[in-house]
Amino acid sequence: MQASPKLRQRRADARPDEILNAAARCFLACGFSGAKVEHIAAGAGLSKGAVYLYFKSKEEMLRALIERGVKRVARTAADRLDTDNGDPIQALKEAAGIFAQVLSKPELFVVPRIVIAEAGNFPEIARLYRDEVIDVGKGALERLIKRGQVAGVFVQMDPQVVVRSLIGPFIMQMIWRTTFERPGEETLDPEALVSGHLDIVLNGLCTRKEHQ
Amino acid sequence: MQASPKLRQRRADARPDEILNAAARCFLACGFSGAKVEHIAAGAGLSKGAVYLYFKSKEEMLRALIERGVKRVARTAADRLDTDNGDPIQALKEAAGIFAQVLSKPELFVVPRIVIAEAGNFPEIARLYRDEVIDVGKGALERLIKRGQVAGVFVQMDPQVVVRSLIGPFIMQMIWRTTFERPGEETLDPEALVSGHLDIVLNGLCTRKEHQ
Amino acid sequence: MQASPKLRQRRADARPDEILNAAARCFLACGFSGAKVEHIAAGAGLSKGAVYLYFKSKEEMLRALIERGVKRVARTAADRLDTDNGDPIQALKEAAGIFAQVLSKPELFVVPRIVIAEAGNFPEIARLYRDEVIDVGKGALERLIKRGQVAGVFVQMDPQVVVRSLIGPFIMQMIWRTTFERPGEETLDPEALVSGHLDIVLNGLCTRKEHQ
Amino acid sequence: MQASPKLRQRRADARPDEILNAAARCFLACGFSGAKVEHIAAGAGLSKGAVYLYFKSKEEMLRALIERGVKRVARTAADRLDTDNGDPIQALKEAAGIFAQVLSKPELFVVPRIVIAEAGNFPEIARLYRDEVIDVGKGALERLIKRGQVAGVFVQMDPQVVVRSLIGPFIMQMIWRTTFERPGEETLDPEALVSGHLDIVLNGLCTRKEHQ
DNA sequence: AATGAATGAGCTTTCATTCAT
DNA sequence: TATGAATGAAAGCTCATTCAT
Repeated sequence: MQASPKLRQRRADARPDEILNAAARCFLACGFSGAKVEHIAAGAGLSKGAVYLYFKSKEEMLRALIERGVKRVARTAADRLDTDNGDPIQALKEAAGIFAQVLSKPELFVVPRIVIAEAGNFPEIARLYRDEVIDVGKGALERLIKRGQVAGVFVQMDPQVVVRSLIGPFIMQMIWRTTFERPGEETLDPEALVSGHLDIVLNGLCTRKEHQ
Repeated sequence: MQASPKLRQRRADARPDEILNAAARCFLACGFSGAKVEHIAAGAGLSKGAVYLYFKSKEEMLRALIERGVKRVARTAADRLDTDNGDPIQALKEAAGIFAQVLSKPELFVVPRIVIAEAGNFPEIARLYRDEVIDVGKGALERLIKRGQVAGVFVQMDPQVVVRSLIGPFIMQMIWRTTFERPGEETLDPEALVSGHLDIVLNGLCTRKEHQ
Repeated sequence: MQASPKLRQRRADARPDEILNAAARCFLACGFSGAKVEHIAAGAGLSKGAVYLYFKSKEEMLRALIERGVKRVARTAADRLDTDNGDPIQALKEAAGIFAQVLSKPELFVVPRIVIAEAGNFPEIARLYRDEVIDVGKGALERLIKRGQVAGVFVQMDPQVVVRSLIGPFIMQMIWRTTFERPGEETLDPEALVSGHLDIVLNGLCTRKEHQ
Repeated sequence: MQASPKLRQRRADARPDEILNAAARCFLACGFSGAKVEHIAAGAGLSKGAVYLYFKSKEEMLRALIERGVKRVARTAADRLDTDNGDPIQALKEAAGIFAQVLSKPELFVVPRIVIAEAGNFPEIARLYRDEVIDVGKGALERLIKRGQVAGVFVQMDPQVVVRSLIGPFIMQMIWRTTFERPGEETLDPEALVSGHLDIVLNGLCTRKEHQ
């Protein structure tokens, strides 16, 4: 009478992930305190009570969600940057390509968005995210920039500033899309943004160079 | 013989602003739903009940807070950009100067931060902020860029992309400071960030030009 | 500079009564717990705080209101019934005349209405009202009826029942007007009600008598 | 194997009614605003929160309570009056019998009592009750009386007055019992009241007839 | 593994009451 | 005498969490 124990098993194994997906949607839409467990449960196709078979508390869901996001992103990106020891400009373009990919998958915005919104309430989460994601990526970028400066390819300037010049626009675009863009509104093409921005950063906005 | 009613009056007149200041601190720290009215009241040196003499509800406080922030910023900045019809590059530097000012006053980050965090829960607030602040500033910047392009001073590129290249790093810095920067940590000098970023955007990061 | 101490004095003396009038309106409209002191104060043309110069608490207002109502009604009516030692039928008509008067002054409904509505919350008030008003009037009526029965003018029947038959319709009319009658609706003429009811009670509704 | 879900279910199904019963007791004792939800919940053997699983708000409970009362009473009584097309006097006795039944079940007083006490605060409830209960019953009685008058069995008189003469005493008795009667005090027998009153109304209080 | 009825701590909000002026 | 800003206890309501089934 039991259709298939294996199917059941597979479903059960997938449950935590399904719940986290639903939680991500809710946290994104309503913030952590604004999100109701009942809503999350419904989003995962479960009853409220069942959620607690998989997570000890709502806060635990948030933590797990961030951790999952962290693991998915951090290392891979950093590796791609660091292992590339060739032309700094090529490496920069490579890095930009990663951003272009991220920007075209709105579901990836969710975790950083939540981290940003809830940093005040959950400092450890902000800390975790900074340590595991931001500092890793930022560090890799800064090293890349320094390499370019040493090689005389990049102008001399505080790498911290350069990092912001480089990725600030991508962060802004993420916030734009999750916060201000309206339902029907046309989205700026990620490829166009990334390549356009890279062009500006590398060559400058001005047609004639040498401004003070 | 009546000397103090005026003092009382003056305090009473100041109350709404004091409450909004306290509310701003709380919303920033805990988000809207996470902030407790009692906390806000204490921050304003009042009892819980007194807050309700000035604002009908917590939501009303949020709305008033945003509106106050909107009024303070929007038009003035836009005016300064539009009235300057001279050299686009000079105008850009002028605009950057405004950002440098904003970035050096962390209390000005509060409203945009809250808008970003609560956009999901209060769409009207996000809409108001976009209409009154963002679109105004963004529009002025886009017009400036087009002027520069028509004059042949700026390279041809979608102004929407250029705007992101220009101000994205400043947005990022705001988020950095309110979300990830740690208490003791040294803050990137706003002047340095603005002038450095402007230099990159205008002249490019590369020492030799003409990249594909 | 003081226009007239006497006028001031006169106003001050009238204050408690004005407040009670306002309280009566509010209690009638919203019930005791539903009525707000601020509302009562406004109705009396005073500030919330000033009310407390005249009454120690809201409950005190209710008590004073009932007491005032009690004093105004009780004895006078009873006296008129008891002093009339002549024809019981004439006495009954006399008593009915009092009810006709009361029914034509809706402001007199207020106190009994409030007593009825708040009896559960303030048993002592219900007790006071019963002792001072109802039992006095009821007692007088019962004595009158017994006199008529002894004299062979009235049929033999439990005087408690007769009292209800006599005044129930008037009570009902009071409730009807304060509870169910709609703003524009035409009011049943008190005179017609009283004389019609009296006619029925004295002579019967049937054209042919002697029903089992 | 599943024996108890049904028991659970049965309890859950009964809950709304249990809560309304408890609410009726509380509203009767303390009035609507005076009644505390926690009290109602305790009266129904539940926690505060559980009540809100069944009713959206305290006001909703009041509304449901009235509606339940309305449905229980209205039509049935009216039907009994209207379907009886025989002797008007018999019909009147029939109607009186219904009142005798109602008067002997104090739990039936609750709804009208609450309606009377809260009419000021909830006009729609008073309207509903009048439309669905009072006007229905009153209309049936008035038709009955007119039939009697046309048949020459009843004296000519405004039916509105006659209705008050007929049922006023019963209303008064309801108010007496819920408001003024003291705990130990002996209650007037409903049968005696109804039959006595009917006797008076039909035949008159006087031994000799023909009073002006 | 899953349900959903039930709990109760905790929040927002109201309002009688006080008090400095 | 009068004001009205301020208080704080108490109430309605929500929702994360538990538990019997």
